[in-house]
Amino acid sequence: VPTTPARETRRKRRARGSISAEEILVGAYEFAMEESLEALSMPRLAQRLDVGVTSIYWYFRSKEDLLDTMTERAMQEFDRGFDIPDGLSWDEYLRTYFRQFRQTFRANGLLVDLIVMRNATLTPEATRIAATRIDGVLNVLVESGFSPDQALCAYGALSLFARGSVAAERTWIIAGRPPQTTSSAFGEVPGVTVLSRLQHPHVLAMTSDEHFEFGLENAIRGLMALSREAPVG
Amino acid sequence: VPTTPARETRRKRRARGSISAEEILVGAYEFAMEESLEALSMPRLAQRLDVGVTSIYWYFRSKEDLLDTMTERAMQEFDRGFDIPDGLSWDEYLRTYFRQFRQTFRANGLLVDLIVMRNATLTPEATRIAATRIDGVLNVLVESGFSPDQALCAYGALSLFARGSVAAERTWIIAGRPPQTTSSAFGEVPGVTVLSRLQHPHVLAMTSDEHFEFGLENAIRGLMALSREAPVG
DNA sequence: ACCTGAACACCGTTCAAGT
DNA sequence: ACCTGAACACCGTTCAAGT
Repeated sequence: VPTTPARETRRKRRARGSISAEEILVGAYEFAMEESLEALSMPRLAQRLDVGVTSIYWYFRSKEDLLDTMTERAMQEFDRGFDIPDGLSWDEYLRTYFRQFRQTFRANGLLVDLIVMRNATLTPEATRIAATRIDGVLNVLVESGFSPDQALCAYGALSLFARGSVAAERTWIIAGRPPQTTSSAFGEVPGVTVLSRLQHPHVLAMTSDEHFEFGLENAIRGLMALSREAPVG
Repeated sequence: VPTTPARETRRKRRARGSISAEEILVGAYEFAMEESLEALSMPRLAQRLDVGVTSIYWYFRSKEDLLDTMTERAMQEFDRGFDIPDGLSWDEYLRTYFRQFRQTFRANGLLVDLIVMRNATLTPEATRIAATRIDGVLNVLVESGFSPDQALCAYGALSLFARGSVAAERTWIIAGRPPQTTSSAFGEVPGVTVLSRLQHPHVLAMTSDEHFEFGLENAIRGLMALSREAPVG
């Protein structure tokens, strides 16, 4: 039996209580921020934390469980991305809210990966945070004369649009390819009549500021027309 | 050396030319249709095709390459989901188009997985199909007086909304959990004022027919108002 | 030219210990 | 009660053959 360590020195066994769920969670979150969510694996996380791989399973039943908890943290961070002044009209409120919605996601891809792209089970706490935030938006709309059901439908339409925009953009970023434009992609397609007559090239994913602002403004214009049809209290 | 096969009989070696890229592609597509895209792995596919795993790599450089080709096939199938009558006004055209857009995806989850959810590199052929279809929609809008750039922005807004709706719904289906409603999820959240006053429970993901129709109709209403602002040629 | 198994470097997770 | 390595059943992919 050789006394000299044959390979690299083995990590010392850690003391009881020297790891915590919080420490693992923070480590996982930081890892995903620095590298990517895709790169996050249980062995790599254990290595970073200087812990045996299996120790993580004492605190989290599965990787999915860990990701769900990370999503809760992401939801808290996302929520902090909003700062909306008082006294805005409902349409200005919606503009501000959904611009911040998009900007917060764009500034932190991990939030998109966890909140938008993943099949997440929201924890009760994550649900509470989202519900409270959404309810705030609905309140503004209801005070302006929309019914609660109309307000939720309006929120849903804008939210799905904004999430779709953010997810599509993220998809291109993850793929790591240069963003294709209408001119580069459609320039060669025969039979195309309109796509070749654009004033300027458009990002193919239709996730540019111009496209986002158009979709946002258009939805708000639709809501204005709706509130005129069924006049406000 | 034992002559009796120790374990199960080994598959006979296949003849040269007895596999083709097309056969692999069809096998992979059928596998994903029957099981799921998630369940599709190279070993499982090889087993189904009765081929050595590595043989697949003669025809496809990587799994990603195979998936890209599957996406092209999915795009063809998606394209066949459209059947739009002549002579519709632009707003009726958009309603019909995006309802069929959503319905085709809803009827075949694999199309969502490949076209919407995946970070796909569209093959030139897939790009051609999509460009031709989109150009058809843009033509209708341009003939009704929208500028090419407006038309593309309008298409983008509706497309991102519809894709967002379809993706969100798919997420719940894949997760295999019962669709949560506003009443089940938000009933217990303190401080919520509007969400508790809805006329009826809403699907939490906001992907119901009611929500989709609201978003679609609202966007079209917005476009109508826009065409009134900058009057049609 | 085409098909193949063995092998490699990874996963997530379980289990039977160690302390 | 908490931490651990060995082991298992999977991946996608490469390589050096076979025919």
